[in-house]
Amino acid sequence: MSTPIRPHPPETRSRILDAAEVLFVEHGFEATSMRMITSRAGVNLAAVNYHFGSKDALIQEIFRRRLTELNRQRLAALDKLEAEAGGATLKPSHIVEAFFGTALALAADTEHGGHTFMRLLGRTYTEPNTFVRQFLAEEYAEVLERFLGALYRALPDVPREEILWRFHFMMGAMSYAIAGTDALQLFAGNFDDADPARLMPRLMSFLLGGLRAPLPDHAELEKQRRGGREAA
Amino acid sequence: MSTPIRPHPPETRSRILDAAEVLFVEHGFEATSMRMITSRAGVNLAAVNYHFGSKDALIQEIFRRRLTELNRQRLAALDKLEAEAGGATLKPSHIVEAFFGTALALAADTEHGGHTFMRLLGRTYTEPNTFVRQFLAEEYAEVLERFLGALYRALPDVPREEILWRFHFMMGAMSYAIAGTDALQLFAGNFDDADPARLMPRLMSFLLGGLRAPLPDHAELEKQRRGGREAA
DNA sequence: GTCTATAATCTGATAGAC
DNA sequence: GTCTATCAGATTATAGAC
Repeated sequence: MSTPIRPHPPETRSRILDAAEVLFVEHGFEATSMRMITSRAGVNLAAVNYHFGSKDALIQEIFRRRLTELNRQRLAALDKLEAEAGGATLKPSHIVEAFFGTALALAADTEHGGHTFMRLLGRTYTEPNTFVRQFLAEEYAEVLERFLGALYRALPDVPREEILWRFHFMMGAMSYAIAGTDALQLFAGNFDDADPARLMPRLMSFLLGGLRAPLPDHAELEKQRRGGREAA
Repeated sequence: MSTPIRPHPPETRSRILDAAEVLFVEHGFEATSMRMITSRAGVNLAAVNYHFGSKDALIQEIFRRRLTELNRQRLAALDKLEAEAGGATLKPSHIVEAFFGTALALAADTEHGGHTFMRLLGRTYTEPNTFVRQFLAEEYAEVLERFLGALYRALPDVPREEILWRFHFMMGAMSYAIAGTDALQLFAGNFDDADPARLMPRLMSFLLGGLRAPLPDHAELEKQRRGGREAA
């Protein structure tokens, strides 16, 4: 039988992935050349094409290896919540924590590139019409369906479109939260508390406040029209 | 005397700016070549260097012409609020509307490229270490000082760092809100309400809910330590 | 698997005629 | 101000030796 764990893993692959991740978040996809990547990784220029086929395939692999694991954790967290609830409706705060807390935990990992990747992900999410967008949509499909469904059930009085928008707003806040430690410094000289351990409760308070905010007028009207019992 | 208004304005300049704005938001700065810009603008390849000097100078000019006007409107809105209040403390919701409402109004302008630019701005804000970041910091310095100061006075019980973070989160939510009409479609097939007129109240409710959310534990403790009168 | 050398293309910028 | 032609350099990707 072949050994399932190789004694000398092909570290060239992961060296390239790690180097590319850092360079992509620093300079963007297009501005990062193969030469920059291979030079930083300490491997030969031709190694990227040998191991991944092309620059685009390398980009895809960067997202695939991280997102598969992140979304697996998210689904596991949601599974756990639903098992504990045993059929009862979940609390919105728990759903939000399962989705965004997992991501923030990854972003707090500065040792193994989790922080780097989450910055990259947050930026890519609203980025140009690259092939990455299509790829992200596929990777996120199942997770979003599960979490949005859970929120719809947890907040039956809130119009679904309102939940969808607020979920989107929350992703924006999270994206800036993760990028923020660097970005805030720029125009806030008096900014001195970038402790990542405090970021989690900070962001969670904000997200839940936004999610549970009073509905805007037109949504409030729609809610009543659907049979809510708010004061006339 | 020379005529202050030219009968035949040099529209080449603005044609280049408009074309570049669209291409930059679609493909990013690096992936957009001079040839793409001049081709779309219908001008000669050499025109960019003649009118702006370099590609980087063109990028700066794109931000300058829009940001100067946007921030002028923001400061005017804040001036008006303070004049009406006559020394009294402003309402947080009014401050937020003056800052984010102005931006959202520009983003609602799809006719003259306002929407395009605001998408570009939202992305650039968390982007690589380009020269644009430094430029943004300078353009934003005065506006941020004024608006943050107003929020500090409007919310004296909230630690300033907490306000700073929440302001940052709000910018993230707005950025995604503006980009969202396109981004949401990707993984939300059931999404059919992209009416920009409804985006404003949607976002404002969310932002204010987040801004006024209960403070996270450590911030709550700090508030009490500073002399707040919350229950022990 | 790793390397060198190179093909084929694209880039920003400029010189100089009009 | 606009145009053509072109420079000098960088880009991805690959062919082929080791």
